Amino acid sequence: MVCSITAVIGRDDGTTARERAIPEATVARLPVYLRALLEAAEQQTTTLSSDVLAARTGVNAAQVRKDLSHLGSYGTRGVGYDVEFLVRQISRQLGLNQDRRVAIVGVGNLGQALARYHGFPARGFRIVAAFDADPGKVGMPIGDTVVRPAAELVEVVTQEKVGIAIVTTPPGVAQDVVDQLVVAGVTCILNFAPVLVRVPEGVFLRKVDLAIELQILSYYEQRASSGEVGLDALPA
Amino acid sequence: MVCSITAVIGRDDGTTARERAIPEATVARLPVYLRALLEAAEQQTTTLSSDVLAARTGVNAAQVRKDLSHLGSYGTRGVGYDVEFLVRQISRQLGLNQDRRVAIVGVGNLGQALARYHGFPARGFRIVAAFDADPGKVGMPIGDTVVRPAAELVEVVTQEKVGIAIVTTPPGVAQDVVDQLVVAGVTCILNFAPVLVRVPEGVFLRKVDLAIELQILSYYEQRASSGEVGLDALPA
DNA sequence: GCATGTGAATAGATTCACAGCG
DNA sequence: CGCTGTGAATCTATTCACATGC
Repeated sequence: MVCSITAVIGRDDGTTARERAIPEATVARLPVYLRALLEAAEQQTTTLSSDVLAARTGVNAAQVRKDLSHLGSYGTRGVGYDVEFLVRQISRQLGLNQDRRVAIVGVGNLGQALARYHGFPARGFRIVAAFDADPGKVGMPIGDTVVRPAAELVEVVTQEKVGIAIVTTPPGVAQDVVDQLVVAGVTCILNFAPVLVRVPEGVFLRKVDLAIELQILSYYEQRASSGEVGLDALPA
Repeated sequence: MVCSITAVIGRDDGTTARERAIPEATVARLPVYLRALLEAAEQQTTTLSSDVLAARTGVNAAQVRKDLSHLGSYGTRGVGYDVEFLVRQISRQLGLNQDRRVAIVGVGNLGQALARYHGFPARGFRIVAAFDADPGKVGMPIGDTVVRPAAELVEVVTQEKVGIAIVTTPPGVAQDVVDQLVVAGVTCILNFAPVLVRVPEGVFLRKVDLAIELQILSYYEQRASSGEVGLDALPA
């Protein structure tokens, strides 16, 4: 779980830098900062202090500074952070300066909704492959491509050099699908199937489980309605 | 952020118990245990040890025991946990023994996909109200109800005694919608809109941000492909 | 003997508080 | 003087290790 990787990474501008791994919690907040910075840029704001950025992201100001310090010393004391510069740095860290090739496996309600989500192409995530076990769905247009039969998964994913896969299959087949994705060279997976899936070392997996989210809310609703004790608000 | 609530809560069986607030991280795992327990029950397994439960949920065995100990001493030393009994206890803690009345605001791609998700009614989450600003969507059937105009939100949500709301609107209107939901008495909100929303104390908010999930994956994909340094696997 | 329940140890993340620089 | 960058303090969560009890 500890990543003390040190890697030498080439930058756009030709320079290189020794980069340390960034804590997972920080990585998860970088997109949040990025969004706020892009909004600020749209409004011609050139500079933001950690206080303002904190207010706009719901994060503590010290946290903002500590997070950003992981990218390097990119702020100016007495002034703040240069919006454009920081946008570039965060984008580079997140690998958003190059297009990411994404596959969707399972083109049901959720898979289709995700495929149609405009936020993805807008941020450089290109859906270059889609699969479904249902022959009735094969051929259906999705993103830049059409749905293909599940049997072709390994072949197409390998060919298309997919790096990121979104799994929206029924739970029963999710592990099998994930195993095939790994064989096909996928290193990052976002799993929506409500089941535990395992991946080998070196493959990064995140999961989003909607039923679990609602059950968590249910706990707090019960507290709120039956307890009626001052329940403190929780992180935004 | 600290919840040291102590509340006296009436149970189904008529008993009462002084119950302490459960750590948030534990609450988030209870549905995971519940799922594994229900699967075990289906296969007529009557008893599970923390080791087995750990293996089936991807959680450390000590963690399982500590989590379950927050519910009370429901295990038997030398034996394990009674599956059916534990299912009941967790369900009760999560408030799953009573139906939860849910509203969906924003019936776009994602809202529709969620509304059609079978996992919700199966777990007692009843969609009793749905709203959209688009007049073309008004009247469309969703769950047990039909889509109503956004203008009726406060009225209908109040009337229907909605406790949980799912927000799948565009980001621009999400804060406004959330404010109205709070006015209408909603205490728990699941926000899919890609924007920071604020809620007053006493209202519980969770967020799911798909664009952010992908950007996080992008970071790790970049690491995996450009660094090629042994990146340790991360929590399943 | 075997698996729970839990104090102690560890790890990780957040917040505080302030030195240091522009 | 204001705001960053960061060590120290704190809080939360996880894991270890073992006494406890069926």
